[in-house]
Amino acid sequence: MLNYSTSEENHIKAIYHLQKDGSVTTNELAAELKTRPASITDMMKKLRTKKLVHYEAYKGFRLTAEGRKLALIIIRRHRLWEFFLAEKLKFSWEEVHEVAEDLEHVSSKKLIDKLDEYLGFPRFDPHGDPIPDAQGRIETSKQVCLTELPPGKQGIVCYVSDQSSGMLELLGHKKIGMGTRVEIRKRFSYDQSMEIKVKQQITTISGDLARNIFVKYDE
Amino acid sequence: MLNYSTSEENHIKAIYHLQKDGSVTTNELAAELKTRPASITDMMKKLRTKKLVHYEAYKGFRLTAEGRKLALIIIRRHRLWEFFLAEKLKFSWEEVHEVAEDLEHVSSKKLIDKLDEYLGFPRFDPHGDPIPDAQGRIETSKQVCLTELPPGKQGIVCYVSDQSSGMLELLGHKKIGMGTRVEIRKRFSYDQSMEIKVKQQITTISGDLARNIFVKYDE
DNA sequence: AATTAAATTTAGACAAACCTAAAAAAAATA
DNA sequence: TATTTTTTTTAGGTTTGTCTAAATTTAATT
Ligand SMILES: [Mn+2]
Ligand SMILES: [Mn+2]
Ligand SMILES: [Mn+2]
Ligand SMILES: [Mn+2]
Repeated sequence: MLNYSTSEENHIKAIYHLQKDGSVTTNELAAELKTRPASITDMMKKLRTKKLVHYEAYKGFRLTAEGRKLALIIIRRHRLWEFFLAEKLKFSWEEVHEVAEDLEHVSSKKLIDKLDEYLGFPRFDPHGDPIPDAQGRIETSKQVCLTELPPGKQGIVCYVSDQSSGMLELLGHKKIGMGTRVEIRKRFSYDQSMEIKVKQQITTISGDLARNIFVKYDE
Repeated sequence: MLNYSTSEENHIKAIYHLQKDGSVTTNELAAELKTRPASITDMMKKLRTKKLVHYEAYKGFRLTAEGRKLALIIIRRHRLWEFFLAEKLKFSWEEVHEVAEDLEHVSSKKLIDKLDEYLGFPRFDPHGDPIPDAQGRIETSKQVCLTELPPGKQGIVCYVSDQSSGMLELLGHKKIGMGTRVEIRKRFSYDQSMEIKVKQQITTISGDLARNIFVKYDE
């Protein structure tokens, strides 16, 4: 019912990641997958007959609704395994991707749904990317530490790792809480402190504080 | 350094399981892997050039030392995943094998060693089969049917061949499970029933039950 | 608009892993 | 031992997924 080869899955996933809007080109996809353009053309013809991509010669390609569904299944597997590797097996966040590249192709739905449950239905992988749920729904935002919020982007505070009373006092004073919108105005590399805009006002926060605040933002 | 295809790995593992002693035949292996004899011949030629099997035309094949080492690595992966699926994800005994058939081919050594550690270095998989350690050492301790456990010897339950719900109910009632210590006190040849000591208590079990329980013991 | 450059597709090939059918070798039986 | 049966190998094919080199289409530049 849902049996695609590793290569087909890798192609589908790569198209998903490349197609922000508009369509993906042969060269782009070949570069992404480290294959040759001719191989991409061959694969696109196959995926077209399987109704996973829209494709006309010389006109690039995009996923069909079904192709997108498949992409989200693969991304769900990938990110759940990454979470498992980081959280349970204590891999560092740089190491998880490579191993998840293989694990993502083990296709048992039951395995993935049970893994999801075992992990407590995590919403973001170790890189802050959202994990699609069992129905293929995915959040549009990415979760990162405030220190990595691109300056100028609106972030929404969604997690604070240190919840000591000292931290809470400081957060209260800065008027920062769950759901608060923040935006980085200026960062100082000397001590990682930064000026941020909170509720129409500019405040300065230390690197120590920033490192404990996590925000969601749309890319 | 250690990069074999899924098909090569499946062949090596199957030979390991079939070669109790003496060598494995083409038809045996074809039956085991559900392929055709001609395909086996092709693969044996390839594995011979890779120095994983000893093979001469018409004379069957056995693993080389290196082939055996590889087999144990694959079996280690397989059984650790089975343990993970049963223990952590709450898969039932019958379900784990199929999924582990795929997971066993993900070849990161670090993944497997960290998984092993995370699981607490389990020594047996959910079917009672021993799990090779990171050095490829595998438990040699004999596994016999309870009917063959020498009276007076301590046995440890490690495998139950019938996993029907009726059997599970009976085992639960007798307080017998994986790892339970048992000792035969008296055997009745008339109906093969026996009195055994379980958790400081004497119980009687039927021959039908005893024949489905396997134990390991030190000689 | 004509020419050049870049992107894409086609043509033809190859390795991996399987297959069927026929030939050859080994084993069993008369 | 001669004959028959079984097992194994060889010969030749197919599918999947990749490649290179050449042809074609599209895009960019004079
Ligand atoms: Mn992949
Ligand atoms: Mn990730
Ligand atoms: Mn397998
Ligand atoms: Mn097992």
